[in-house]
Amino acid sequence: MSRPVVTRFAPSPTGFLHIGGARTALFNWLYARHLGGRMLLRIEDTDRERSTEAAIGAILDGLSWLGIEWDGDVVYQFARAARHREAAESLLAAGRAYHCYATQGELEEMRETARREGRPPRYDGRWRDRDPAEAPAGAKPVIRLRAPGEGETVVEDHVQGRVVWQNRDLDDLVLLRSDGTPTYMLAVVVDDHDMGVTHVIRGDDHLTNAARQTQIYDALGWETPEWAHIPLIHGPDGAKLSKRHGALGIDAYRELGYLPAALRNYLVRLGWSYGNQEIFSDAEMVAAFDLPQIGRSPARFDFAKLENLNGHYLREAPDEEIVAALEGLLPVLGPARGLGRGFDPALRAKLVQAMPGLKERAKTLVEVLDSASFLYGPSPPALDGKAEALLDGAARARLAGILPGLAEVAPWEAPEIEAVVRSFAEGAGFKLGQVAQPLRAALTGRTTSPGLFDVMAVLGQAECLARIRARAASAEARPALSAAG
RNA sequence: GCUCCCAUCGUCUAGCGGUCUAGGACGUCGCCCUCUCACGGCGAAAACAGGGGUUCGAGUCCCCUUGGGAGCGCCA
Repeated sequence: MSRPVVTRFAPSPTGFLHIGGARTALFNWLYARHLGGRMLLRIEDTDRERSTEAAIGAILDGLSWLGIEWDGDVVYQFARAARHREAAESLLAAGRAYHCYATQGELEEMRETARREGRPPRYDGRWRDRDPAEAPAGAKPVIRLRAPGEGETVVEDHVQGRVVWQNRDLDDLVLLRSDGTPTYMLAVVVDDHDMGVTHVIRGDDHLTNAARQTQIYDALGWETPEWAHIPLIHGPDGAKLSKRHGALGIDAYRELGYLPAALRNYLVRLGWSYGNQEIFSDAEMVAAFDLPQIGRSPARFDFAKLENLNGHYLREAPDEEIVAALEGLLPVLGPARGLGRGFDPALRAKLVQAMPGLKERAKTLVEVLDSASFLYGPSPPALDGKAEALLDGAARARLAGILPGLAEVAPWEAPEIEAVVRSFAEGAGFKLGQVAQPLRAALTGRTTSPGLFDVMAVLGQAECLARIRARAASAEARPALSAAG
C-alpha cells in the first residue's frame, strides 16, 4: 500500500439521508476501515437555495444513528468557494478554459437544434476561440472548460470496468457561473483533490460525471482518484427509489423499529456479497469488504428481508439494550399507546424480565412494544376478536376452576405455575391447551403471546388472579374486577 | 432523441469455460417441535430474458434483439 486510502461521503443537504445515500456512506466507511484509511465527510452545500440546516442535521444524525463515523472535521463545500474560483482562474490563465457569453436563450436553442439533429444536447463551443473583445457590453461571462474536441475520455471503474466516451459527445462544461460561484463539477474535483481523496465510491448516477471530472483533472494536471460507481437501489417495484416513490429518510427506518446493526447488515448485502455469507458482524464486514465483490446490477429494496435480519439482531440483542431502544422511540411511539416519554421503574423491570419471550416473536421494535401491551395497557386487558371468541362459556368455566389452585402457588415462579396448571388440566381431563389458551386470553387479551407461564410470572400473582377472575364464569368472581389494578 | 450502464429463482445473490442434473438467503408452501405465536429442524415449488456466434465444451467470452436503469443545467 503506497498511499493511505482516503474515501469520502459527499451528500448535498437538500433533503434527508435516504437509503441509497446511507449505503454509499456505508461502503465508503467499510472500504476505508478495511484498508486502515480514513473516511471524510463533505457537505455539498453550494446550492444556497435548496441547502438547509435541517437537512445537514438530519444527515449527520442519520449517519451517527447508523453507526457510521467519519474522520476529521466536516468539510462544507460552500466555504471553499474562493479556492474553487482560484482553480477556475488558473485554468483560464493556462488557456484550458475560456469566457463564454452565450445567453440562456442561445443555450436553449443549441439544445433544441442538437436534439432535432439526433445529437446529444451540448454547448456548441461558440465562444471557445472567439475574441473576448467581441463580448457584449456589460455581460457577465461564465468560465467554461476547454475540453478536448477529439479522442476519448476513459474511466477505469472498479465496479463498471473500463468505460469509454468519445470526446465529441462531451461539451465544454461550465466551471464558474456568471456570478462567480463554482459549479458542482469544479467544486468536487478541487475538493477531492485538496482533501486527498484517493477513492471515490458513489452512486452509478455519477458515472457520466466521472468522465467530465476526468477532463477537469486532466486540465488541472492532477491525477484522478480511483473510481467505484455502485448501482442504485430501486424500490420494490423496480422503479427508481425517489422521494416521489416513497423513499424514506433513515430516521423513518428508526421509527419503524429497525436496529442500526440490522440495517447495516441488510445494506451491505445489497449490491455486495461475500460468497454465501448473509450475516456479518461489524468486524466481519470490515474484514471482508472490498471493491471487486460489488455487483454491477441495481438491486431492489426488500422489506421482508430487512425484517428477517432485524428479527435476527433483535433476538441477539441484550434485553436491557432493547428496552433502552424502546425508550428512545417513546417520543414517537408512546402517545398512541398511552405511554409517556419514559418507562417507570416497575414497567421497565417487567419489560426486561419479559424481553426474552418478547424479542423472539418480533421483527421490529414496534412489534416488541405492541406485543408487550399486556404489561402497560388497561387491566384487565381488552379482548381482541379471537380472544373474545375463544372465551366461551366452557373456557370461562375452566378459568374459574383453576383459580383456587393458582391462588395457592408459591413461590410465584414459572415452573411452579406450570406444575399447577398442568396438574389441573390433567386432573380435570383437559388438554393443556384447553386451559392455557383461555388463560392467555384472559391475561393478555390475545390468543398469541410469549410463553404463558413466563407471562404469568412477570405479571405477578395478584394481577394474574384479578385478570382471571374478571373473565371467569363464576358470578361471585365479578366484583373482584374493581380490585384488579 | 443522444451517451453510458445493467440482465441467474418473486427478491438479494453464489457462479470468475468443464466439478451446474445451477448453490445459499429472504419470502411462499408442507411436515416436525409445541400452551398460542414465534424460534429452531426437515422438506418442496421456484431462475441462467431471446437469438446468433467463438469453443471439443458457455450461466460464464463476443454480437444483435428485447427489457430495465442512469445521465444529458450557469442543480448537486
